[in-house]
Amino acid sequence: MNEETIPREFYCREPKIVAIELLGKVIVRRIKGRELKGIIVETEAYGGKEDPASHAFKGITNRNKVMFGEPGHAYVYFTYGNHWCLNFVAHEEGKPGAVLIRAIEPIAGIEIMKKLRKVEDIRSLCNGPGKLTKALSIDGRFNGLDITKEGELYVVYPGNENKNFEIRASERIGIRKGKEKKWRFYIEGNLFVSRR
DNA sequence: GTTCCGATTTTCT
DNA sequence: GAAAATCGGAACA
Repeated sequence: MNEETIPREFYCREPKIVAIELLGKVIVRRIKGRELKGIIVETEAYGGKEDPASHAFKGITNRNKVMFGEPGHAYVYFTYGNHWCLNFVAHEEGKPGAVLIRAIEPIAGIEIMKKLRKVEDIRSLCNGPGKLTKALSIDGRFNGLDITKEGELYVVYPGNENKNFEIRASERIGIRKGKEKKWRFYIEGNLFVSRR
C-alpha cells in the first residue's frame, strides 16, 4: 500500500492548524493482523490557557498531562460515564494542546467495525467521537501512544483519492465555555460528518 | 424531520 | 457533589 506515516513535526504547530491539516488523512488501527482504516473528516482543536473549553485550561492534572507532553501522541479520555474520546496531541513548544477526532469515513475493515458497534448503517459507524473509538476498539490503553510510528494505531497520508475537498469551520460541539472560537473543522458535503 | 432525556463513571472541586 | 469535548432511544411534529 506504500503508506507513509505523518512525522512528528506535523503536530508541532498550533492545534487549530493541525486540526485543519488532519482532514483527509488516514487513521490505521491494527487488530490481530487485520487493518481498520478511516479518513479523518471532522476535527476540533483544543488549546491551553487561552481556551476555557480545553481540559488543559486550568493547568496540568493527572488526566490531561499527555496534552502537555510531546506532540504526535494519542490523548484518550473517558467522559459521560460511557465514552472514550480520541485526540492527537498537537501544540507548539511549551504550550499544551490537542486535536479531537470527531468523525472518520470508514474505508477498510468495515465488517469488523459493524460487529464492534452492533449497527449496520455505515454512516452511523464512526460519525461521532464516542462512536469511532468503539468502532476502532480504542480505550484508555491507548493514552500516550505514539501515533507517528506503525503499530496498533497510527496516522498516514492518504492515497491518491480524496485530495480535493472543501473545509468548513464552525462552533465546537458539546462544550459550555469558549464557544466563540470556531475551532471545529469538517469536510463539506461528506456523509460521515456528525450533526450535518 | 426535530427535541428531550436518562444512562453511567471518572475527574476535579 | 457536580459537571462532563456523548449516545441512543422516545416522543412529538
